[in-house]
Amino acid sequence: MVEKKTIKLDDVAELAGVSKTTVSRVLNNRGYLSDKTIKKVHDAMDKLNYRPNVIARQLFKQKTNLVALVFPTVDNPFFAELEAELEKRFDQLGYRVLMGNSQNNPAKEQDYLKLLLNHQVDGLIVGSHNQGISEYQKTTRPIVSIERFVGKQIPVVSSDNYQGGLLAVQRLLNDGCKHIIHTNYPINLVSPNELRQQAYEDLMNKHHRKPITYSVSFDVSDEEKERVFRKMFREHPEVDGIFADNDTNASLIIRVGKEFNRHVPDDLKVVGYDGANITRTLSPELTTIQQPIPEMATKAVELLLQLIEGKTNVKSVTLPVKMINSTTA
Amino acid sequence: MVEKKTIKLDDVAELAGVSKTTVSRVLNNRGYLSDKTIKKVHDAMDKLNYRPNVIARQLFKQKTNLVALVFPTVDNPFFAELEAELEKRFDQLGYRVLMGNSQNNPAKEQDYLKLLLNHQVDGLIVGSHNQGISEYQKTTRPIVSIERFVGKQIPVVSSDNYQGGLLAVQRLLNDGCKHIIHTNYPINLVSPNELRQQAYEDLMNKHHRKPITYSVSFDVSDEEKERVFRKMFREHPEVDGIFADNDTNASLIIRVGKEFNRHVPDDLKVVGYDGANITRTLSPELTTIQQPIPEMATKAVELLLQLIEGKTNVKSVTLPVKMINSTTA
DNA sequence: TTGAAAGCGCTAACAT
DNA sequence: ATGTTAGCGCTTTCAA
Repeated sequence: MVEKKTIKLDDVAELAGVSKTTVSRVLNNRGYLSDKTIKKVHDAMDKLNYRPNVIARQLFKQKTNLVALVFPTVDNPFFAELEAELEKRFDQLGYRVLMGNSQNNPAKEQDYLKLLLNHQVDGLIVGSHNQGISEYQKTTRPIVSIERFVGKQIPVVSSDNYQGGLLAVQRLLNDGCKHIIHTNYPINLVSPNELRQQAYEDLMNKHHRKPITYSVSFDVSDEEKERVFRKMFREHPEVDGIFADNDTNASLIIRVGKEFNRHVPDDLKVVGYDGANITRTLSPELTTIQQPIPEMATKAVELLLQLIEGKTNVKSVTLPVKMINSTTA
Repeated sequence: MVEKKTIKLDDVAELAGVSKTTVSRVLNNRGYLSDKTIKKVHDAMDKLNYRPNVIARQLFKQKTNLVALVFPTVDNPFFAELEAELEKRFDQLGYRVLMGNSQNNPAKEQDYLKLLLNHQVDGLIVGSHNQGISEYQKTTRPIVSIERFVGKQIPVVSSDNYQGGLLAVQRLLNDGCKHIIHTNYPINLVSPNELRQQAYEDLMNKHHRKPITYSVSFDVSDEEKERVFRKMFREHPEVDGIFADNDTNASLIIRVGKEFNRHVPDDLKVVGYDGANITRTLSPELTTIQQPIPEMATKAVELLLQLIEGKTNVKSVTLPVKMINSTTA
């Protein structure tokens, strides 16, 4: 194979008989250029099959037009849709997107934070479930978080979790459920998602019922989760309504319920949470609270861009949720 | 707020009372250094909170340690799992991963190819469904494709589609199905996936049955797809077995079947394809052919790294599939 | 064991 | 309308 030397501005300049600067100007459409020069330069570029070295440009500009998405894993309906929506919007704005699956591993999350601090990326969207990463508190670089409290100065985009909780529980109450159980992840995760539980408890208390919540970690296997749900059915055979904190769990609960001869919705009603694309395609029967994923993506991108552009005083936002009526409740 | 000047090698060198070279050596653990010097330099780095500029290093090395994943969308169980597995492996090897959702848009795919040619990424994993992008034929830069023929010199990692097709159809035949229909996407997509259809046709012909295939584009809405399936049930009310080309379609077919009062598996059997994580969690009842997604990821990463390291003669591989027995067939 | 100097490929003052 | 030059921050020969 022929050893190919990389073609640079200089080579184009030489062939076109102009200076590097002129070539750079043609490349960036900047400054005054005569048509003749422009043509000469373009011809030379074509002839040499010139390709600008973006890294060099990045070094000069101190900007990479790269952002990283730090979520537990993209292999989950909610995050998959969210990341796809984020990528779509960033792409339109000329940003490339790094996939940062943190696996809920603080070390990996810190790696991505380092990328930001090292100026390898211009910004970060984080939605991981780790906590206590102190660097978040210190940095003033652009970070937007989704459904998670990260640090005082970091804006959060979330959906209206309290309202979502109310909608879900009210639906079960309206369905006539007497014994409603909630599943959530361990509450120490410092997420606005706790508000769902708050709403559940408030509404239960208001109706003089005892709130019962089962904790299920996000990052364990389906089998592990099913084990918790079996325990739940054994400990509370009277349960007739479940408000699950996400659709995957709702789906697992329905399956485990079958083992206990519970038929949904006749003798068990289930309301899920998230309402992502994939879930609705694969489990259309699920009644659920839908988070406005596309709008959340739009907002997060908007806020991050403001931060990247140096704007201060960027505020958190909360977006409304929607009830999706189907047949499990 | 205080205007912070970025700390560079020079600053560290000055504070430590050594040269840039020495600091660089400490940073990279290269060459002979006295312990005293090393300590001095580290102290200075700590004091200044020095962070190396990776872009500058990339410019020098002409290597970004970045790869891009070009697939139609990550918002799909198969691609989500595949991309997550790829990211996990690349991360362990020190590569970062760009998410390239091509939306089956050739222009977007070309953009990512450009990233590669511009040396902004070191390699590409492609699994999009576009075709006729001539640049693929010309480049000698590192590209590995998954389940898709891209160009003569580009290695393909695929699962054994022919075997998968045989397994699926044989299962339906064993179940006693007399009128089996196959769904696939338009055949011009130059994918090894055509082999599934080939297997279907071969087996049908062998059993003296007429093969019937319905084409469903990958990148249309669920509603659009359901429309095709309704047409299928109307045109072929005798159908009693379906070999769907992916699990999402299988799921949609089962739903549409209900509209036609078809009860699965009693009077309609369905075998899907892919067997991704999410699908199995959300639609565990689906009998399907499972692609070895983690192994495909492992192999693709391995091949791409060989290419990045300059190895030639990197060969395509085919990996075995597996039948997942459940209740829809 | 350490340093000086050149250069990775590009951009932007500043000059003409 | 175009060119000269300095420099973005780092690594690496080469020399000492």
